[in-house]
Amino acid sequence: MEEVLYKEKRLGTRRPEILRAALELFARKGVRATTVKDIARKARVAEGALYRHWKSKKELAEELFCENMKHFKACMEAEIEGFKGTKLRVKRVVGAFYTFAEKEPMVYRFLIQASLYELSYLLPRTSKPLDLFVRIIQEGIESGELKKVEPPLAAAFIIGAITKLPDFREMGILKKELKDYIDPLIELLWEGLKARNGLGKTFPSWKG
Amino acid sequence: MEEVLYKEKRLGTRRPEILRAALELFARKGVRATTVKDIARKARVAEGALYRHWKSKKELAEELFCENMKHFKACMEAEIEGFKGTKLRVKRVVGAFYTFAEKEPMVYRFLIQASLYELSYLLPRTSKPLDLFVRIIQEGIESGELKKVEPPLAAAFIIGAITKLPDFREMGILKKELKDYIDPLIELLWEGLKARNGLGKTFPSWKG
Amino acid sequence: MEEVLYKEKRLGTRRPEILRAALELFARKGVRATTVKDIARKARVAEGALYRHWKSKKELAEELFCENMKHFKACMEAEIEGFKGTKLRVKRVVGAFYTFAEKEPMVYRFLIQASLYELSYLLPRTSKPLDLFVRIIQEGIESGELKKVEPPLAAAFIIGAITKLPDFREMGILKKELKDYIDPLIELLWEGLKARNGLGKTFPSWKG
Amino acid sequence: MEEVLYKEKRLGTRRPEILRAALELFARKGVRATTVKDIARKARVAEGALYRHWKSKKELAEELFCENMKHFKACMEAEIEGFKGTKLRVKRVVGAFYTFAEKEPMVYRFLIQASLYELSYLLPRTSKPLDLFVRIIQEGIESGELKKVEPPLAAAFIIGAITKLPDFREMGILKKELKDYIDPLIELLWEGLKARNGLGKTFPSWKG
DNA sequence: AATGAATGAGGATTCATTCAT
DNA sequence: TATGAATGAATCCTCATTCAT
Repeated sequence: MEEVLYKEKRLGTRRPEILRAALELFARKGVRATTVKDIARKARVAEGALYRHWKSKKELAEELFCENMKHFKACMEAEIEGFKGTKLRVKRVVGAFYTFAEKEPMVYRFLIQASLYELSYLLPRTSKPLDLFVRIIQEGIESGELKKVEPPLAAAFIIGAITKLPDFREMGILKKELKDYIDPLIELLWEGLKARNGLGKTFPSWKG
Repeated sequence: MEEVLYKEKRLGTRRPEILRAALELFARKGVRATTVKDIARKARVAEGALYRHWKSKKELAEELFCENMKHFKACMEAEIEGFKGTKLRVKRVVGAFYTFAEKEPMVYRFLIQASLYELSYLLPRTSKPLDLFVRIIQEGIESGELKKVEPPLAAAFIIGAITKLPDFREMGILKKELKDYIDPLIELLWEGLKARNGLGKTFPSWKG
Repeated sequence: MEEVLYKEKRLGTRRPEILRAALELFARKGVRATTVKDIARKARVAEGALYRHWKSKKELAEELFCENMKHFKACMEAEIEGFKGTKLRVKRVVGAFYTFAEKEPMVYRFLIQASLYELSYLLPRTSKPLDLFVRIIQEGIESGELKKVEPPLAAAFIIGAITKLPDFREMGILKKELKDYIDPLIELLWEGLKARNGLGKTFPSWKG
Repeated sequence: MEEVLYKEKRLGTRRPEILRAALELFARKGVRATTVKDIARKARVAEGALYRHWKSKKELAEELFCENMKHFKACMEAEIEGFKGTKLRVKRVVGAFYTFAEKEPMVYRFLIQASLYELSYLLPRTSKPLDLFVRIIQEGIESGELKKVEPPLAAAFIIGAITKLPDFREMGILKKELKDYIDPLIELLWEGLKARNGLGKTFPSWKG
């Protein structure tokens, strides 16, 4: 008895189970369509348990969103840490993006879906992959490796294309693994974005 | 116009008001988050009126989706009717796409959002703009105007970029009107997609 | 046009169709479970039509109940008109009862069901077969043909047995036609009820 | 008793209150005519409480029906346990039947009414008094104590008569307590059913 | 912390009845 | 009379949240 209490104290709580369960359900059905009962059942916990850790279902969703988004961005940041050259960096972020999407499909689904709809109001104050893309693009334009376009337009161009692939895979329009589309996709993007004027563009790797 | 109103009155139906109200609410909040009471209030109708015309809120949403998607595609199809040359055709569909998005922002929002989430299960059996894009791309590849990529990948590339723009505008990342981004965007897309090998690409307009 | 109006005037109304449709639905599902829309659909009439002829669904049901009950009783009365001898009379009423139940199964069902539940409050002021049974029994006791039991008890005994048969047929417990059970049933009833004391019973027909 | 209450409190359940309230309302007005709000009000519980214990009002009604029917049959079975002789057994079951009807008038009403209408679809798969009657009759016929009639016909005869009494009492046609009618009713039934040929029938009590 | 019964506001849907045509 | 769209109260059911244990 003592031991059990001690163990519970040590191992702490059902927080992780609840987080995991909620994430998956939110990813599959959306926050609104997921009931607290659903979460509790999946986490093998009583309904009330959720309220020990979060004030409401909404807060749980918001925590999941912000933390996972931060983590997603961090994964991508880690991949370009120390790498120079815009093309290479784009390649690496995109690779990291799809690695994440494939390793954590539920997290990925949840983040994308929630960004667009149910939790979109959180985006402005959330650290997110988009910020990273915009930075890389801006630096690429400044360095002359990229064509002179409005950075947000270029970001929309890149991110739109990148995020559409998993959608099409889920719809069954694309059959192969996401990884297999990276190279051709990068080519499409790069041909669109690369600078074509005189010098700057010729040796991008010198710059970085 | 007069006549239409008259007819509607004569046929004695609040159907159009309900459709209009529901569409706007669905676009703003999603189907699930919109209550029948919301719709009734906005349409200035009793709640029960909805059930004379549709069996449920869901059926109303489904009709709105399918009919508007059909209309959306038709608008785009009309714009390329008789036009040859892949670049021109892409330009015109994209133009039609944004014209639609700007003239019917509620319809556009609803279609995009519902496609991705609440009504995505309808997509396979729905006639949609995506079908048109895939066709144009396929023909462009066959005619040698476009690089040899998997058509669905190219479609994801184009559609991803195109649909991201309105998202970014809504987020406030892009400030100008959608129209103003068409030309630079087309350039990005075209540079990515155009064929670069010997001849075929040089005179694409000859082909069409 | 003139003719149509004239015809409608002449043929009058949709009253009979509505009555027929309502009766069948009430018999099958009960009054409460039958909607005005159900009735209108079955009668091939608009919902509002019902309110031309009755103030409410309830009034329609009440009219159906009282009129049919009266008719039911009249059918049975006609069968014993002029016949003497309690046993014979019982035989004939029971025969008439089952003839009615088989020729007008919907009317029968409706009357039985409504008597017991939804319209039971009408029974006291309604002319009904029960009244007839009680009369026959009373006369049979007075004439000495029947055992001296409380007439209502004897009536419950007879009516209970009689009405149970169609129930059991519907449940599939009894397989043959109702008609085929009349004679054995009458024997059971008669053996139970007939007077056993010396004289009275011997010449019942003298009395009547 | 104390313990039971304690347990109920501890297990923290309003299940019994809801069952009790629902039963009474169903008995009085029928399942359909009883609203969930009615039940909740009578049970002094919020409407939602019902749904913790049953999936729907229908399921609650079905449980009440099956459980009470089982109990009803068990009460009657207990009364003939170990008793021999068909007449005695019939007497005892009928006695038990009316004892039940008088001690648990609500349960009785509900069972009869629901059997005939709203829940009649459950009867085939429900253990019910009818099964017991059929068994006793069959054994009575086999032993030669009863006339050779189709057992279901005899069952209809007995059950019809028995169940009609409470109806007539409620209608005010019979004034005394049900108990007081048992003996005369048994006589009516027995005279109808008893074997009249040769020996076997003469001393039924020798058999048991 | 955990449990799970209870709460009750709110949501979707039904349906008798009304009423303009 | 007939029509059928509209009404809106009433109904069943859901679900986030609370709370006694």
